[in-house]
Amino acid sequence: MSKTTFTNLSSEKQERFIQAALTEFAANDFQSASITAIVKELGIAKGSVYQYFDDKLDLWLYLKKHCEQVKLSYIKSIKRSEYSDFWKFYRAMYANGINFDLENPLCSQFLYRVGFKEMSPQVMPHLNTWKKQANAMFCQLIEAEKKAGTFNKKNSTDVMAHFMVTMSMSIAELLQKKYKVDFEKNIKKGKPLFGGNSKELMKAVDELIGLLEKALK
Amino acid sequence: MSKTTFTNLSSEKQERFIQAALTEFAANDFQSASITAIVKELGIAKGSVYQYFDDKLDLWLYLKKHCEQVKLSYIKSIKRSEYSDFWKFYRAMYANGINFDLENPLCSQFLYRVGFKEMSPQVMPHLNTWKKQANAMFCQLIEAEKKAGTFNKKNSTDVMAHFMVTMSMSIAELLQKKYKVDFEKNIKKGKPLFGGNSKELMKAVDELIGLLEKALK
Amino acid sequence: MSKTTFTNLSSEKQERFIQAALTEFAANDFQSASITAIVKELGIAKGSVYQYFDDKLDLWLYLKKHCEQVKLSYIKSIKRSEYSDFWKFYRAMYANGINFDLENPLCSQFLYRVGFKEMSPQVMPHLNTWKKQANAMFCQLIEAEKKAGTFNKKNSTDVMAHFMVTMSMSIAELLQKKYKVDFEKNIKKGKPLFGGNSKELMKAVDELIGLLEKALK
Amino acid sequence: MSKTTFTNLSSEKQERFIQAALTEFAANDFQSASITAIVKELGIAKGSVYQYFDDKLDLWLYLKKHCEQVKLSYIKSIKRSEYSDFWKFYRAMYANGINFDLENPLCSQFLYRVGFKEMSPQVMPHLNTWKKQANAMFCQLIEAEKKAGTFNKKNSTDVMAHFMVTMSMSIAELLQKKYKVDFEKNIKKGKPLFGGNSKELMKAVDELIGLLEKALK
DNA sequence: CATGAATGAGGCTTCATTCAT
DNA sequence: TATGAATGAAGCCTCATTCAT
Repeated sequence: MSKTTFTNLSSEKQERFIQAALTEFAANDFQSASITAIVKELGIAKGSVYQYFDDKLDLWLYLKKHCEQVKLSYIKSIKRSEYSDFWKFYRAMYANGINFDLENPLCSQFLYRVGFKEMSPQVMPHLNTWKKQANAMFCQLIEAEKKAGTFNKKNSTDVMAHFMVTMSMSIAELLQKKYKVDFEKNIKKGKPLFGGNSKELMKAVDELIGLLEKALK
Repeated sequence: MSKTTFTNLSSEKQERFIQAALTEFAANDFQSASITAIVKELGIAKGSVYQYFDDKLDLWLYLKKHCEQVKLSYIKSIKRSEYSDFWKFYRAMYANGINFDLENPLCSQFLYRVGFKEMSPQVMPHLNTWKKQANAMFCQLIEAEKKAGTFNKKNSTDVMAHFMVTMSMSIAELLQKKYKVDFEKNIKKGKPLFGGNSKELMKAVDELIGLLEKALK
Repeated sequence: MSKTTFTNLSSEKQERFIQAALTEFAANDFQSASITAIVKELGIAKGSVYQYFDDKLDLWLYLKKHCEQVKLSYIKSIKRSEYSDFWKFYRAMYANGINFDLENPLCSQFLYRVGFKEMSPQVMPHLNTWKKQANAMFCQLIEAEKKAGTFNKKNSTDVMAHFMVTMSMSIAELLQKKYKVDFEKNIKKGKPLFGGNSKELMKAVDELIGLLEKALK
Repeated sequence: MSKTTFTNLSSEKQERFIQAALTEFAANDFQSASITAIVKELGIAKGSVYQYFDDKLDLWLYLKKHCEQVKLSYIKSIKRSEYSDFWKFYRAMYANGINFDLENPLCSQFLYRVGFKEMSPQVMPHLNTWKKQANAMFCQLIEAEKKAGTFNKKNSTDVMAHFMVTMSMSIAELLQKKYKVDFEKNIKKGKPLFGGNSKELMKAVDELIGLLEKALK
């Protein structure tokens, strides 16, 4: 998970490297993403990559952890306890999530791919444990809301969790469809994923969450 | 979309070939799927593949069409007009769909990947038109149900369509999660994807559709 | 040099086959010319080619002999003895040669390639003997004209022979350059190589032969 | 046109590589020349070629430019202004050209093929512009000599240019014929193309130029 | 005489990874 | 710490040729 040689690098170098690597891994499968392309873009030596990371997988794991931390920094401030209504809390989470998307297009697209599209055999084991953890978190949340009466107790927790996870992860797809956003283009240009019309966007998300609410409570 | 040289083959040979190719394309991206692996598995010459198909993409398109036809053969008998209630119709569709999954694990897994996971640039154009068509079909359906009063008229059709498409395609994921089925293993062993406990499975699906129903009507 | 199976074919079939094969061999090197392309164009089975000819080289040799015979049929009527002046005779030869070019574009282009461009190792041995023979013929001719006083006796015969062979074979290139004719296009469309403006064309050839005359006599 | 990775190589390595590549490209068409053969001869990894050059065409273009520069180094010292008579100048050019042939058999043979034999579609665009330039240069030269009274004003410049280009490029063929030199064998043995009897050779060339002179002035 | 599926060697090219400098 | 040349396996695809029907 990255060698000390990478963390010893100046922040600028680290940042430049991460941006280039994310650009490649956001636009391609794990298998298809090319180390060669990254170093060509950066103009550094191929060997350097192997000074910073053990191998391609190690780099991928680092990027994943990095993006998760960035996203977490947007979300951790939202606390359930500060909202009377679960769905207000949920909407607040999403509002911040969309801010994250807008301000970190590459991270966003990378996580979208990792969470939703990636199936390369090399990374599947890591994804499975990751997804299990995410699912467990949602289950915990749902159990709590069931007790609080916010969620319907008749539905099984895991089905509901699946429901929520799937919908939340698919929001990117909805927006892409609804606003005809060309992710690939925006990624290559380094633009925000959703082009910046965040108000209309929040409205669509609101509607989707409204559907979730009706389904689950 | 396959040359006559392939359709002229004996049914057994065709079937054997399709199984091997599906095994590879169900377990890997378009990019990562390997023609070499297929011919090695089959014990035939590499050149033969190119007697049957123009190239890798042509083979992929053939497999896609083939699987769609197989799936269609399970579903086309279910007609909306024969059901008073939309949701009964929808459940019937899913029951048949799950039969398809159980009896054609490779087709099922391949279509799952194609519809939900694939992002390889070579196949994206084909997927985009395909997905647009699918979406249009759902929208038509929803509009009709809105008129019939089955669906809530306040929600926008496209958000609802997105909701339904996403959920329907993700059912495979639910089942995988719920029954801790290891798709990859089952595929390699040629076993049914869901291990065969179709009753429990239908129950989970029922519940999921129940949630959908509550959300949309 | 072709099996009886080919000569037993109906004239139409033979002709069709020859045209298709010439089209391919006129547009490509021996190595690059593709049997596959020929049978695809003709819509016949690949195996048939190997019923008619031993292999690719055998086919090539047949085409070469065929085209030579066609060209010969245009030229053999011109006899030195019927012309008082060698250069009138030479011009008459060329006039007929150009008729051959105009009426048999594929043969013409094929022979041009064979005589002037081809260097594939597989056919070089055959070309070398062929070229030696052609050279010998020219030498004989020149010796005769030297005796008759038409050619300068001070120049060595072989240098003069080389001079004539080279210039005669390069006429196609001159015309191509002068008239900006796109051979490749015309070949693919089956049009005459020089587009049909034979008068202007003869004028350029006249001038070239004029230069030859000044050089050699 | 070659990557820095090639120019960074030690001179010995570069030279060894160029020799091997020229040997292959001098003996074969662009299409038929085999990268595999080159690396097998050199005993290096196939991948190395693609570290040095973008692709086969890039390598070919590099070889072409390289050989042109080598040839130019033999010829650029000969200046028209230093000769009273055009034909003396022309002979001096050829004398140096033949030195180039003798001392750089591979370059010579490669350029001969490139300028006179090559018709592979991949390289034709590059050849066409190249040949147009060469022709333009000759035309310029001829116009100047026409004004100076050295060349016959009655003949059209382009026919004369064609005449000269053809003869100059075909000299290799004359020598091959006259001295029964087996180019292929000499190339493989790394011997000079014309076996070394340069005096006799210059005499033949002199004679050929004599013919040119008579024709054009 | 015709067919066309099967072959397998060979083509070019890409890529992650290593290692000596 | 950085470099980048070297590697070689693997990728897709083409092709002349064979052979059983």
